[in-house]
Amino acid sequence: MRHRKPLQLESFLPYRLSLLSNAVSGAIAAVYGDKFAISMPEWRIMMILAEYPDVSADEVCRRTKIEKSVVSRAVARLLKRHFINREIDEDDRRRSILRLSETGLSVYDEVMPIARDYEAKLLSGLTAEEMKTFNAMIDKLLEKASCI
Amino acid sequence: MRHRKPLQLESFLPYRLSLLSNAVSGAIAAVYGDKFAISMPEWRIMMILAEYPDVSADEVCRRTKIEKSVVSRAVARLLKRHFINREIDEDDRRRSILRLSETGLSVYDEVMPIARDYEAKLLSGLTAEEMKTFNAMIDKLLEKASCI
DNA sequence: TAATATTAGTTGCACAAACAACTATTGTCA
DNA sequence: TGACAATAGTTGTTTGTGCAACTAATATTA
Repeated sequence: MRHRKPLQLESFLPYRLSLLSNAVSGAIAAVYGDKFAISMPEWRIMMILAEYPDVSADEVCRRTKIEKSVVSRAVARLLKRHFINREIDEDDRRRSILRLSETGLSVYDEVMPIARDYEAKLLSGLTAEEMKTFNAMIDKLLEKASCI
Repeated sequence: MRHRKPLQLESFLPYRLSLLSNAVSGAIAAVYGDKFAISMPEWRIMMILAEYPDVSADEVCRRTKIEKSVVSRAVARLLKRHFINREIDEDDRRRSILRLSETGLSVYDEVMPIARDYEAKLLSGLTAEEMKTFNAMIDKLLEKASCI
């Protein structure tokens, strides 16, 4: 076998980020999944709508980077369960206007504190300085990744 | 609508990690995907085998954290394309012994520099100090995430 | 040693996601 | 205005993933 310089998979950034992202998202997904049978895309959409009410499905796609057919089906399911409301934008009848329903808000209000709490626990080992650096790096990397 | 403190989704760590991980892994997946029609699990397996030849499928599972049925099917596909070889471990006939074939090595040797290069470009904006901090934080978070 | 439990790996199945094709509406421009 | 392009959203199809059930081999223990 030829000589080769190993990459050290365990230290390969994409791999490490993937592990971390799965671990973190998975832990939170377990919460809303078990409690309310909500999928990850559904939850992401609810978070967007909690923060930006009355946006269109397309806007949701842009913000979450979730594929539009996935958003479409997730929205359909959230509508059926009355977690969100939808109306047509009369200024552009292709567009929808989405927002959390009262039910959706109450679900959000029950799940969100747990998510926050988890995030807080996760970050509890880091100093404020470290946190700042870490966030700055993620921003830098996101910036880089989007333009390479 | 009730008053609520927005989470600032864009600053929510799980969300940010997911965006970053997808962007980074996606960029590299585009390379081996386009060039050789290799899936992400397949590529991860090839990386493991490049670094640790002659391990079992089970060992691959442990190292990559990829589900064993996914590994099984990925291995089957890599075998069919003659990117890897498999023999039976005579000391434990349940176990397989996997390694990259010459073909697999040549594919690896073609893709790997591009992956490295991408990683290098991605990290080019960061100082050595920042890199060190960033890596340390990922380790801390991985540690935390696994035990919360 | 015989019965039982574990482990490595495969396969079936149900569900989620990506991609493309489609409808309906709006925008552009000759 | 009328033809064509672009956009918002839906739906069909294909592919990937995860769980559980399964087979074959080994380990354990009475």
